[in-house]
Amino acid sequence: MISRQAKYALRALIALSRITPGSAAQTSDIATTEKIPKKFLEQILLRLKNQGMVQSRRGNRGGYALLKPASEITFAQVLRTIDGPIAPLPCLSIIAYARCEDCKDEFTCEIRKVFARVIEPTRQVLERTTIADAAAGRAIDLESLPQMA
Amino acid sequence: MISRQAKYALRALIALSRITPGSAAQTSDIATTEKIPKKFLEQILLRLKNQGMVQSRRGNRGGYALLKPASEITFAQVLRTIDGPIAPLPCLSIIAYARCEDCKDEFTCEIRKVFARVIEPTRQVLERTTIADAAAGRAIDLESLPQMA
DNA sequence: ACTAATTCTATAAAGCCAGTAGAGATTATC
DNA sequence: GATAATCTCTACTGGCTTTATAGAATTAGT
Repeated sequence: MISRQAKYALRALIALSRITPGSAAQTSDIATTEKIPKKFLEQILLRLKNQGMVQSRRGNRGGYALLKPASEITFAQVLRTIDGPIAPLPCLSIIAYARCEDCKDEFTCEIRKVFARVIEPTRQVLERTTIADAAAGRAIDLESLPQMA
Repeated sequence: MISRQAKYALRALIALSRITPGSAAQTSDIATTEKIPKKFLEQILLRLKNQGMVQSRRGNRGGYALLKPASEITFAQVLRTIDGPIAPLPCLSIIAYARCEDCKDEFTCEIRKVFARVIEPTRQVLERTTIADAAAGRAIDLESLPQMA
């Protein structure tokens, strides 16, 4: 399960990608239209700002706007910023690799092998899907449907 | 990230799958060989017992044994028992479906679409891989390697 | 019946997550 | 400059999860 914060962050970024370039959206507007608790959303946007994904203008008529094109913000980036590693095991993480202290040999660990297979397609989707894709409704890739049968 | 409990549960089940049929393994033995805190392992085995995956014999010379063949215990079953839903969003869960209260329309939700694509291959691996596969080192399926390139 | 071994039950400590509260800083507008 | 709107920052709370511990209940063997 991804955290609620991560889901809110994705929704907020999609909302920001839809405002006219040059303008800014305010926390309270996003909170209302996306049904996100306002004070909670403030914290989330702040984290996104500190990560360099969005920029802000303070004061009256301030607000938030994307700092990068929506097509360059991937789901993986957002999830890693908010929830931390995407990998199911520390020994499979890219951004926070850690050896399992209780594991005899990482390269023969059968549990690791199984989850290595699990995480690989997940990463492919999350690294390739951007906020722009989601905003445009391009989330489903028809080429991938056949394997679902 | 899966919980430590889930990883320990998988390792314990693999260990149990390796003892001679009819006999039982004791918590302390598994704890030692698998480097799992003993008292913590007791709770995990108890949960697996209440789920009907293993059976126990109490008292002196007691212990645990698998209740079902290792080839019929999937990774997905274990993860659901210990960690709960595998799905990244409540609205994509099989065992604990819940509508997102803050979601306008589930079937057009772009975030849901992306994660639907993410969870599908994950489920395929976890539902098809069994404790017996892991114990035998059959965790990697060679047919799946080409798509990793 | 006693003892040692073992599972089982209940509870505790620490940390994480979701959400709330409020004071302070910055800006546009009048 | 005063005011109102907005972002920024810190702290806090309640509930849940994770990890772990202490002790009660049960059993085999003598």
